[in-house]
Amino acid sequence: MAIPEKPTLDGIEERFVAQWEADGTYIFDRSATRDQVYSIDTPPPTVSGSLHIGHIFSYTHTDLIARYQRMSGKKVFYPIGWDDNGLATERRVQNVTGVRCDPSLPYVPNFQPPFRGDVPKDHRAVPVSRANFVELCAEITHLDEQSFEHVIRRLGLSVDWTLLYTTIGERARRTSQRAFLRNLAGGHAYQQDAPTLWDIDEQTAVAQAEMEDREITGSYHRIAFHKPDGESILIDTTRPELLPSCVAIVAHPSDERYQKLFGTTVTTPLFGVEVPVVAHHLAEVDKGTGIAMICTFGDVTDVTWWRELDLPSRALIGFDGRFTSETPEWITTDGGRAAYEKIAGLNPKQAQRAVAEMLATSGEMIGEPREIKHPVKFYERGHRPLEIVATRQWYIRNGGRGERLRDELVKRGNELAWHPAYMQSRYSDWVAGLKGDWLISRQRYFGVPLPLWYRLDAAGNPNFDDVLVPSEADLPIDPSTDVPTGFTESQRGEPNGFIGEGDVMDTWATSSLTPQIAGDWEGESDLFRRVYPMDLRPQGHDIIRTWLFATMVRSHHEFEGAPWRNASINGFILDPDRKKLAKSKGNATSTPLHLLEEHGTDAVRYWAANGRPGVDTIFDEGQMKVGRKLATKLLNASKFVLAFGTPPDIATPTEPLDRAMAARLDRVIADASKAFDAYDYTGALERIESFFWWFCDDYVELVKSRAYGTHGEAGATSALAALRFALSALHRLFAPFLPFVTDEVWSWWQAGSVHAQQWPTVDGTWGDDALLEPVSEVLALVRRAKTEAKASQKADIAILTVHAPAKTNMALATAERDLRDAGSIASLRYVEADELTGEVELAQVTAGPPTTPTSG
RNA sequence: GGGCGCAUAGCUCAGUUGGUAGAGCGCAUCCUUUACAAGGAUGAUGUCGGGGGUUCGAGACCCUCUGCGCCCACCA
Repeated sequence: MAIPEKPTLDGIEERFVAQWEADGTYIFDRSATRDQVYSIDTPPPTVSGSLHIGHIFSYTHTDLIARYQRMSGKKVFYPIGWDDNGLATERRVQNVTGVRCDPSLPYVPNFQPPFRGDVPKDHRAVPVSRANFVELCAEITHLDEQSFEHVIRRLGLSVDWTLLYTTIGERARRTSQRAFLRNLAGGHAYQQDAPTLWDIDEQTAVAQAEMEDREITGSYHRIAFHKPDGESILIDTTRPELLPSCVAIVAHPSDERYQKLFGTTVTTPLFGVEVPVVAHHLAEVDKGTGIAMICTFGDVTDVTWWRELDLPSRALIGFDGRFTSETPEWITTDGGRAAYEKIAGLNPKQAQRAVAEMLATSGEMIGEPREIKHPVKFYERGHRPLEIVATRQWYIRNGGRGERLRDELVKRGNELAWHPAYMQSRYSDWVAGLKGDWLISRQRYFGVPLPLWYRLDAAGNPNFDDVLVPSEADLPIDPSTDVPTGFTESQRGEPNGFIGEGDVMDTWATSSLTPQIAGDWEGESDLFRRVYPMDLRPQGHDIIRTWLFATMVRSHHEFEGAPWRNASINGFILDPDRKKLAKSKGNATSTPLHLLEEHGTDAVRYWAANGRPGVDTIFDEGQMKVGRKLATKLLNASKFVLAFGTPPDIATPTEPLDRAMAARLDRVIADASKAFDAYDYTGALERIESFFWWFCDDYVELVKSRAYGTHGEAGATSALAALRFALSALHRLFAPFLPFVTDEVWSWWQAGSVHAQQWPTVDGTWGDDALLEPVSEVLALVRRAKTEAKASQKADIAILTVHAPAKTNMALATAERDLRDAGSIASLRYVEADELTGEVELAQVTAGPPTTPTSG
């Protein structure tokens, strides 16, 4: 292809995206063996959200590494997936279609939702069957995925689109269920009926990793419990509504104030229930009055007390977050039963108000409630505090309840290189601080079903200990429609028959298997052994405790090894006020597509490449403008260099200046490669970029005249060979960063895509580049003189006198002709001196007429 | 309360094993017309957060204080 008259960046994204797709430039070579492969466990973006600048940032980082590895000779396995299963998708579907799932309803064929887009605020969600709901989820996610694909392609990621997977897709479901069944068989998965943190709005159990503390306002209510002798014991509580669930009151064993009470009983205010006074070391002497009430269950400490002190269970809050309507049998006094009737059916907030009023009336509340700020556990996507409800749930062992496994998992962290290294402590700290096993069952709909059925006894009640499992060959299955071996559909729900497990798995229980899903573990192909364990897991530091850790757990159980060799942890994007960019805060205004269109993809990638692994980076359109400038410069410089014409095939740089340039380039290649190998793409870019600007500003200016042939063929041939040699290397060095403009300039003079070329290698035969520094210095001092004289850079210099050490002068002399050409220097003299300085005598310029303001 | 990280020019950041402080942006001055004015050349700008210590020598190493960010933590 010829060099265009006027090179431009316009439209190169569309052109090369189409060309790469047509040529299959990034298709994985499935014949490659593991040692030839560089495999990447790409994060599947959550399609229910929107792609934002943070994705552009972190996905570019991964692509830089992928492109470097590919050019370095590796067969790069670089898949992409969409995370479309789970609660986030359900929420989005509810919000855009105006429906909600009611599993008790029958399937309606050809169901059309009331909306596809914006649902009016006052719309009441239409209940639909589970099957209809799942259908809608699939439809909406498919649309979301198309728009995601458009942006990712436009970003120029060198992913292999033939490897596309989704986390709700058939292969993901099969993989997820298979892994679960293996965990079950290996004793790593189990079910348990126990108090569980529960989101009352979503009505599902929540795992430790999905919880967060939020500081909210509560009120200390000082309430009076009654001793048999009529005296009061005062207790501060923020949750007076849990009084009917009170099972004991507790103080620290060493607390002198309460020594005599341990072993006695008191009665609760309002409800008149007799409860023991117990001692436990977790009770804090200086918190409130030093004595607390234990309720089933107000918080996780209550669970600990309940378990360790062997207390009865008096739970009253149901799955819907409301107090049960039946008055419990442990409340026996007339007053107590009357009080309970006033809170039956209320939610915790309403009940608190009611109880506080009753306590005030009865005189059992001392003073007014005192407002405090305190941390309360929330589901990270939730709106109301979590409650604790006793339910049967499935767990996978993750070391939270066993020291040995915990230690093993912490040690697994040593099997991979962390970039940056200090991120490993996030992992170790999290594993060491686990409070329990990983709760994987969710009472939701759009997820991978737990592949289980339970046998029913003669009375038709499920025996949860009698678990029926499918054979791996039948996966994936849906226990709500598929039937266990040896049964027929007619036995579903019948005595001595079976029922299907209704729960789905947590979305992390599937996304923790991305290496297995993308690599087709246990599938038809032999892909897996060629790509696993993977070379790289790139991800954000916010999901080390979830995605990274969960993937480690699954890999540990199944393969007894870490799933990757490297983990590269990217930082966040901050706005100019150093706030984390987030849509909810209203500071993530520009859509990524808009940025890619305005600045050009290469320019945006340039900005992203300046964010080192792990470092939070300021969103800076100024940097994108710099990137744009760099891409434009690459166009112009390439055009100029190539316009000198083609040297003979065997031509090689022979002039000292040309060889010195090649030597400097050699060092740049070595440094950039070393930086890339250490996942420091930013360092590599800095090195390449600064060489490139020196190449344009100094080297090209120096050899320009010689390249035109001013001083004969030998000098011109050396210059042309050197210019082209450097240009080829520069195109390839910039290729990972600026994939579009580099492929454009490459196409002007070379066959094939630059992205299929070999990364430049160190030659080592050029000698040293010591010559370049003094040459650049002399050039700078000549330019300075002209600038200070307010003359054009093209102005002639009569005499330049260089003062420098003899050695420097001799070196300068080898490049004298180029220096004189570049500076328009008529005469160049050398004087020996300790340091390099110079005197410049500008040629007499014929003084023109005095400058006068002119019109027109 | 515990852990991790950060603090260098007006702004965003580099500063590899200690050896005279760097880049880009911005700013100032100047230069257009045979690569590039959406350009080029040149220049100014720092008590390296404070205080101690080690050393011939500290932006780098040690201690300490301050400020900021993130993660974690039993909600009475």
